[in-house]
Amino acid sequence: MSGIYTLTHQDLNSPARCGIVSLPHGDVETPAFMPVGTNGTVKGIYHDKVEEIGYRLILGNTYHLYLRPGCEVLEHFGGLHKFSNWNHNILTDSGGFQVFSLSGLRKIKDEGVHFQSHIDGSKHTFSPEKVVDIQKVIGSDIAMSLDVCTPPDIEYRAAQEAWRVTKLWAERSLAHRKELGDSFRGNLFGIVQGNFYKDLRKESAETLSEMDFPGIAIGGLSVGEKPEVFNEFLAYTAEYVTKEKPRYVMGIGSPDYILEAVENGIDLFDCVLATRMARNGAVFTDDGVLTLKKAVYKFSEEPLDADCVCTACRKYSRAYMHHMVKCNEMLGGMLATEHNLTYLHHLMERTRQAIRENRFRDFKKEYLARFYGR
RNA sequence: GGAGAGGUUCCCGAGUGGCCAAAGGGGGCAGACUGUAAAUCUGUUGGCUCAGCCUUCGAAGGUUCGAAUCCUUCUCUCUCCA
Repeated sequence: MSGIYTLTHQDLNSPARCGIVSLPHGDVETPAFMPVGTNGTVKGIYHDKVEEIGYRLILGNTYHLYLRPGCEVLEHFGGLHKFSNWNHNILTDSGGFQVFSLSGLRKIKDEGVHFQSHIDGSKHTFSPEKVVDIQKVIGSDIAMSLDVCTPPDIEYRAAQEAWRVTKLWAERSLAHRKELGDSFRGNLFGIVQGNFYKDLRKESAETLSEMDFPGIAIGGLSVGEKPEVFNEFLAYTAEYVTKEKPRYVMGIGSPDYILEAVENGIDLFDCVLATRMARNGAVFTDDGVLTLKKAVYKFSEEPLDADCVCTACRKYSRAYMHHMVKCNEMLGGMLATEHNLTYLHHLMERTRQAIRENRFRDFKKEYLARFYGR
């Protein structure tokens, strides 16, 4: 059985690569950034616009969608694609990260995780099987297996235990996915853990690579560790993840982290950073991040980014964007969101071009030098 | 014309003798944000030669060891009555 990943070009000077991931709702060119739409909507932007920018794969979240609107509603409407009128691919996170970040009241056991809703405090249980079932109801094109995400600076034994449970759950997720057969078209990805311990990372990456997942995610990074640690563990882990399948680093979205991942042969990444920063009035440009609240933009007639084709850059000045952000006008956040998503999509296009021309490392170096004003 | 209420730091507003350079909002300035409990959160916001000093609570005077807080006069604003 052939996989869902097709390599189209391998950079001659680095592990960076271009490819195509074939999914139920169409092909996705990689390396690709995926916008996050936790509740079935990318915050602050129309689906039409996300599509128009060029995105063909966005995220949703099992935890959030399970709590609201709930499986009954999703089932009634025939899944999230139809419910939200998004006709391209959807990847859903398993809820493992929410269990980690909303850790208030939760208990992890081998059979699953018991947790309380952050909305109404109601008690729920996620088992690896149940999470796959929910993602089937959602209609995910890529479903993630339930995992145990851990923060930096935990002790070895705790990291080892988290990986043990993650592995157990990965096996059970996969077994359950097989039981569902063709009744579910989604591709189930496994998630590498192992915290910041190299032997655990290596074991986790190798173990998952050997399993029958169509794609592998690297989880547990960008959880508060220093950038040097991120870089080190990303490179180390990536080395042991199979190159036959799409490789996905979860939760990264700043240009430097994205390019670092690409350099290590990563194909997919998602992040809330671009959309959240936009709502908080900050935008990406090749010259670094612009914090639009700053008084220096009060009279600026320039667009956010002269080379950008987004609505804000075509039609408005930095001063007008500054004004809207200062007044907390919704349109400011929406336009900034469109800009940041346009910017990252374009960055990925440039990245793929550089790879095809075997000059990714030079591209990365020049890009970062300008971005950080060095 | 009569009666009453009130004027506080950029704004609103708390504060009725020392713990007050003065709560809390807002606004301003700055920072953070990385598998979204986020259109959120944090810091800062009189001046200086900065563990101290100076100026500030409508104005001027007074009481007191000490006043945004008490007294007197003035001034301005608002409400009600005629």
